[in-house]
Amino acid sequence: MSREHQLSRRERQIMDVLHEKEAAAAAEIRAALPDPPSYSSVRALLRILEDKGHIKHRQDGPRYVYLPSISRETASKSALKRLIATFFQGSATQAMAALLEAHDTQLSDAELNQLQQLIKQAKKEGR
Amino acid sequence: MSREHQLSRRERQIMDVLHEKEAAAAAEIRAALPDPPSYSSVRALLRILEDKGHIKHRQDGPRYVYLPSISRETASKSALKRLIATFFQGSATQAMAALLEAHDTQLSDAELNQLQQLIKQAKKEGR
DNA sequence: GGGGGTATGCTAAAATTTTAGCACTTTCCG
DNA sequence: CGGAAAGTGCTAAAATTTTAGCATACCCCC
Repeated sequence: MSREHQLSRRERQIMDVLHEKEAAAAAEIRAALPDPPSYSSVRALLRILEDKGHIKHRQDGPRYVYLPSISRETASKSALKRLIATFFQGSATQAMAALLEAHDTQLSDAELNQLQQLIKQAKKEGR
Repeated sequence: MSREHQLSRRERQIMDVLHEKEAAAAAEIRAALPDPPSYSSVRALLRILEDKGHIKHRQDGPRYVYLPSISRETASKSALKRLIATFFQGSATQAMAALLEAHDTQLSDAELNQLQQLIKQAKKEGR
């Protein structure tokens, strides 16, 4: 079960930034936060997130670069699953339908073709 | 811009429950919460959420039934959009690909056919 | 009608989260 | 070199969130 929803507001905001960017230094994270707190505050949060095991850091020249401790792929799957459970009664199909219908999705023909390929393949693999 | 990520932890948990159930009474919401607090606490949170405009309530016989103030459809679109921005660089196609690939998605042939139909239609409509 | 069960509203305390200040170290560059 | 700039860690206060207690109203039905 994803612990995502156990995170506090700021923690979650930071995780979002890190998943989006894959990795970022404290200053960059701060800049990406809504209503950014002081640099110091961001660093405190980062320490907390690291203590809890949600992120890790690497030394990158003079500074730390933080990154989620699970891959974007893993995190995205679990986020998708949760979203689908919450809004689409667990039906991935319904979710995809919603995506296709959304105005602002703006899928190009090439993308639609690509999706058709993927579906064909899924059929073949008998998912 | 979705305010979802401005919600506190409990507030978000409650919103999730309500989106999933569409509507629920306080006791039912409490039962669905992870690590449920007292009934009283749940009700305090509901009052706060209502004050902030995220939910509303109807009288249902002897009790209140709470429901999100925006439709599931609207909320789901905005949640999808956010998720796609966070994990898939804004590409809905990539998100759908991830869904198709996920093991546990378990799409039936019928569902895959349905998706093919939807894609055809999208093409026709020149999205 | 009256008592038990189940609601709601309000309030204030407890717990957590969020914040910034400060001391210290490292890096950068004139 | 040497001082400014930028980084880190720690800590404690401020702010918010979360919690439960209590007073009160309503409904059911014996």
